[in-house]
Amino acid sequence: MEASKQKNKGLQKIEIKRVERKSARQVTFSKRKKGLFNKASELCVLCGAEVAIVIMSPHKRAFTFGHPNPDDVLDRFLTGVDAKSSLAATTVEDDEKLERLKQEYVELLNRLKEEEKKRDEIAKKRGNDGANGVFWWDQYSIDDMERDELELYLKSLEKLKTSVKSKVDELAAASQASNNFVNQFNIDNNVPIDFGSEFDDLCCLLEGTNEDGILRNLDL
Amino acid sequence: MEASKQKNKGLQKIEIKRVERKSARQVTFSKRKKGLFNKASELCVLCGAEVAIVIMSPHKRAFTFGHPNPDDVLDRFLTGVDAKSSLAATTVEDDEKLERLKQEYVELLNRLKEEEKKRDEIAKKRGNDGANGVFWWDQYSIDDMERDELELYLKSLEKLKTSVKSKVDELAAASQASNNFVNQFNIDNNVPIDFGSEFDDLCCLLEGTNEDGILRNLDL
DNA sequence: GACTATTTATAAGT
DNA sequence: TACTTATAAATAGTC
Repeated sequence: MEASKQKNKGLQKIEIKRVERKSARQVTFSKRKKGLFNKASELCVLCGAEVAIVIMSPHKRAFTFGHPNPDDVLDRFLTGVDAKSSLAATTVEDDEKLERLKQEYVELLNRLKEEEKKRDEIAKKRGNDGANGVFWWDQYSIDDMERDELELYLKSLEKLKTSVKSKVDELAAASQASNNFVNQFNIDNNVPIDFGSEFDDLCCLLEGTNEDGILRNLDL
Repeated sequence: MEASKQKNKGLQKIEIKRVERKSARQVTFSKRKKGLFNKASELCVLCGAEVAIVIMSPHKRAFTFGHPNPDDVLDRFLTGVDAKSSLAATTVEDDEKLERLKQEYVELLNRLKEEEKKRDEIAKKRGNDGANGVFWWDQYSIDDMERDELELYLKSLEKLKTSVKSKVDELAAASQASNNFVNQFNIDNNVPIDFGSEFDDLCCLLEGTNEDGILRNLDL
């Protein structure tokens, strides 16, 4: 109980030179490899970057990390298929338009939010989660906690889809009214996105969905 | 000269999600790229490993690190090991990746719960509106406080979107390389829901909606 | 680019 | 190999 509470020495400063003890070197390798991959992962998420890492261990074992995956990033790097083309800068008018759109978007999102809530309440009143009663999580042995988590997760996906759909609708309407609208959303975008077909894809994807079941099989 | 020497807030804890402010994102990218390369360098020296890193910035600018140099390591990896065997090489990493994923998933769920709670609180504050299809934003202009709330909500939604997108990306990558992510949560493979295509849908849906796409005007 | 207050990563020990 | 602990190192927010 005395002052000798300290159980170990804690992190010691080390020189950055080869670790001589083989076992210690192996441990260091594992720990730092993990740390490196983790940092790379964070970089990807935080900044929207793509990263590929190849590590050859001292014993010539290969370890790779890649986001979205190692091969794509490396391929693209090696073949140099990525030329950057910058588009024209936004005008002040564009900014104002964007501002308005943002405002509208906020309102739209909230409306959707409320509608979802209302729907949830109705669903809850039904005492069951679907008109036909049984959904996949009822048919299989998933314990309650996992089920809760999944349900929440799926709800979030559904919500996301709803939001995006409304946004797409909004954009479609807006682009109809103004031809150069699309450019506002392609700033810094090197990918030659065909926004029109993007809409088509989305429409197709969202086909047959409505406020009663954005995703039929996700109906909650 | 007194105790109020503190000049700033110091390091703040951040969530690992896309940094929304462009300038901040650029700064983070630079700092963390430097940090990553430094860590890689240390790993090489400490353990006698060889490392190659390719980073594609969000604007498709390529940065590389390599010890002894990028090309040698990559060549050796791509030729000596055969590009296709990268899958075999990533076995261990897939596990770690899944581990990280699982962790992120838990965090995501927590955020979702918070977000829902926040939503409920806001709704409660607003009273019972929506019951008749008339919502407060239909009746009133948005005052500052409401705007704050909306912004908060918007932010959380954006956060959610980013989380889900990265989640989906990683799920796709992970499930491609190794076993089904769903198994990590003890869910039967035979569920009558096409979970995979659901993810595909989301990927498609989210394509171009992140840094440069549809929801760009959400940038707060 | 520099500065700090903190968070994160991790060297040793177990 | 995994966990613990104390501490070195990285870095978010600011200027």
